[in-house]
Amino acid sequence: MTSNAVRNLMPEGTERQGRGRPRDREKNSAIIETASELFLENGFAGTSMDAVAKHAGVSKQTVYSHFSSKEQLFSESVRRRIGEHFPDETEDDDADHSLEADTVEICNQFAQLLVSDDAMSVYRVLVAEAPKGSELAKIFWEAGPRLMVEKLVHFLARWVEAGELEIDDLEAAAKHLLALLKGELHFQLAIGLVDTVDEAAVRAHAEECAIGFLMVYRKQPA
Amino acid sequence: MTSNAVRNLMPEGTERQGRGRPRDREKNSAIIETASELFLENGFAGTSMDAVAKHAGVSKQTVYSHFSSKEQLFSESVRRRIGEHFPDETEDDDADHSLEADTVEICNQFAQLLVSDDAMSVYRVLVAEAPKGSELAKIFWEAGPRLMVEKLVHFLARWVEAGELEIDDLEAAAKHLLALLKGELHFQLAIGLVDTVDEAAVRAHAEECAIGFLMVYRKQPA
DNA sequence: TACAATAAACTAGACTGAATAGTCTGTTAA
DNA sequence: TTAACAGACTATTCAGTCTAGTTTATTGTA
Repeated sequence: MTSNAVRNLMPEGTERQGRGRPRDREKNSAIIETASELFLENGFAGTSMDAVAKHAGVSKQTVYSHFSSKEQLFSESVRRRIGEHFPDETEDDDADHSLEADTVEICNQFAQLLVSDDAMSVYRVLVAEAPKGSELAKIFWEAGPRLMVEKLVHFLARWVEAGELEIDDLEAAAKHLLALLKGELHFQLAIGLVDTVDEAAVRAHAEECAIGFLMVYRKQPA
Repeated sequence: MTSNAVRNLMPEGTERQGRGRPRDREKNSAIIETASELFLENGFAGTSMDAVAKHAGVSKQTVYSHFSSKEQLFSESVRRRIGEHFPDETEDDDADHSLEADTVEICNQFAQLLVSDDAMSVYRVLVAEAPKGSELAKIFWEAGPRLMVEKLVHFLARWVEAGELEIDDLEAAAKHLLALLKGELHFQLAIGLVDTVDEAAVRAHAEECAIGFLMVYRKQPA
């Protein structure tokens, strides 16, 4: 928290080239990338600034010249990880086959994402840091669960319009489906009761959820 | 990890009274109780042995004479908390009214338990310590979720026998219901996005889940 | 029953050693 | 000539140990 607190954060394009030697972008990347790996693997307390510097192949002072504190580095790192990894894993949903096939497909995509190593790592770190009440929780929520709900709502709306589904509260239905998809596996992974995800098993679970979901919301032919 | 590692753990009845002054049971309780509070509030890393000793009104050496290491104290503390708090919050389920009323009731009880301060604290601590891979995760699982599933299965089985529900896989149904009950609130609490639970809101959510569940599994009069 | 002798738990606090967040000092690149 | 850089340095926190003196029990003996 010294005088250099002001000029941190390297926000991509907005680089006002000052007088002296410019900051090394590659080192900045190396630091933030290393940091995010270490933070997600070992948590905030379990990651030392020395370790970050060492693994990034950079001196500690350099780390502090790019990021004013451990907190800030943590925040930036996790924020970037969140932004990078969640956005559009589900791009290929333009080819619509049948309601069933599509539902199973989107369920599987979401289920795999929910229990992916990255998502679980971020989740674990955020849970551990929850007492601190950082703003990361909100960022994660918006970029993760919130976004998934929206996509799901969008998906469901299409089939409602097509007259194949009958749903009055789209958002509630989407949230229920997501809750089902998490199932017990997410919980078990979170507390470390299991640490491997069997992709096929997740797929099977997703299918089960999809079928169940459709049984409830599929429009009955009168 | 010195010579005193052998004779730790005060396992209730099995107290072989040695020669000298016996360990003070009250101090043992004070330590473990204080420790569990601090650990659940501030996490493992956030709790120092000095703090435990101070808050328990006991010298540090005494702490180490009762528990050989911080890890052991942590383990014992959380283990006790788990054992104390989950067992039979749901005792009054002998008065059976109607399927609907009973289902709503048990859903509400479980939903309130799932998001209770205690359950969330234990969950958060376990998630934070998940990388260490302690055996606590298993204990928690058995005493918490596992037990809830069993109780729910038992509950459902009664109504299946009574011919009011139609379920082929009781356990799967129970797990689905639990997943629904957690909903998004559990997640939000875990990452600290929200920190207060509105009991009435939880109840409303539980009712919604119960109704939805019954819509799926209630036996249709042919 | 009374009374040492003894052994171990207790207190208070100093201490060790390790880890670690953050800073200072001088050097070098742009 | 400015600011990034490397690495030594500082200060703090903390798990666990040690010491020295005190208290409370058991046990052997009178």
